[in-house]
Amino acid sequence: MKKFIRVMKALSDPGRVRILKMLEQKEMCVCEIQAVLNLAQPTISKHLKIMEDAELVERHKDKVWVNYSLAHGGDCQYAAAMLKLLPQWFNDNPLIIDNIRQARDTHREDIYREK
Amino acid sequence: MKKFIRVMKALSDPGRVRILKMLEQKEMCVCEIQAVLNLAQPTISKHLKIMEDAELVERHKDKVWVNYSLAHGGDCQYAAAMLKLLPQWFNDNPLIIDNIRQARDTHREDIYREK
DNA sequence: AGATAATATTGCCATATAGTAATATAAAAT
DNA sequence: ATTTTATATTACTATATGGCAATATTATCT
Repeated sequence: MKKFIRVMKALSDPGRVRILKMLEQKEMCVCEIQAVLNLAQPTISKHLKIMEDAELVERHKDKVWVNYSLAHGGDCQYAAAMLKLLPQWFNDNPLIIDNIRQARDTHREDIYREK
Repeated sequence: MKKFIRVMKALSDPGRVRILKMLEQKEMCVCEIQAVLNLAQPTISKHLKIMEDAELVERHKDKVWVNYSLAHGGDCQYAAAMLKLLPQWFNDNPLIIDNIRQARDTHREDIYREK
């Protein structure tokens, strides 16, 4: 039951759902996600930790970057079930559409140069 | 998105999940649910309101009683999807098994006489 | 009408959550 | 070695949530 509650809580925040929808398209590092969501960096890190603990998301370190992608190891049936449902949802939501577009156009190499 | 968040939040509490699992067996009134969960009556009413707002549960007044049952009107696709998944889950959870058994043995006519 | 029974609402408290700024950590580049 | 870059952690604040006691509401029964 605890695992289920953890998954439900992880999915109870719009920012986290937006992250998951972006990760459906491609894996992303923290700074890329931050660039799209427009939240402070620690906020993004915290969201990602919550989703990692819920086994919705996986961490992959690559040099300086930490790439996050959707989890697919079926370790948690609840997370797996939700990750299967999510691709059918929110695809006509303007904010999600826009976020996904921005995610496509956002590349880590460009982020800090802009400043 | 708001509706989805509402459903996820509604499912983020163990007490509410326990109620849903009992309602899989039979519809129940507030006092019956209270007798099983052992929480104060206003707490049960509040939980039920949260789930009704999430379209997980339906209210049916019957004289003095208010019976609650699982929602099935496909008004909310998120609630419908979760209600489809839940019957597969927690069926080997001792607390849930016990709650369901108690729910079967609990009848509204007996509740207030016991006092 | 008045009393009783079942549920809902209100007001309050303790804890949880989402957000931030400041700081710490880890890895790469100079 | 020092600096820079990307991320994580800490400390804090404001709001949300879950619980209860007290009260209000609604419906039934005398």
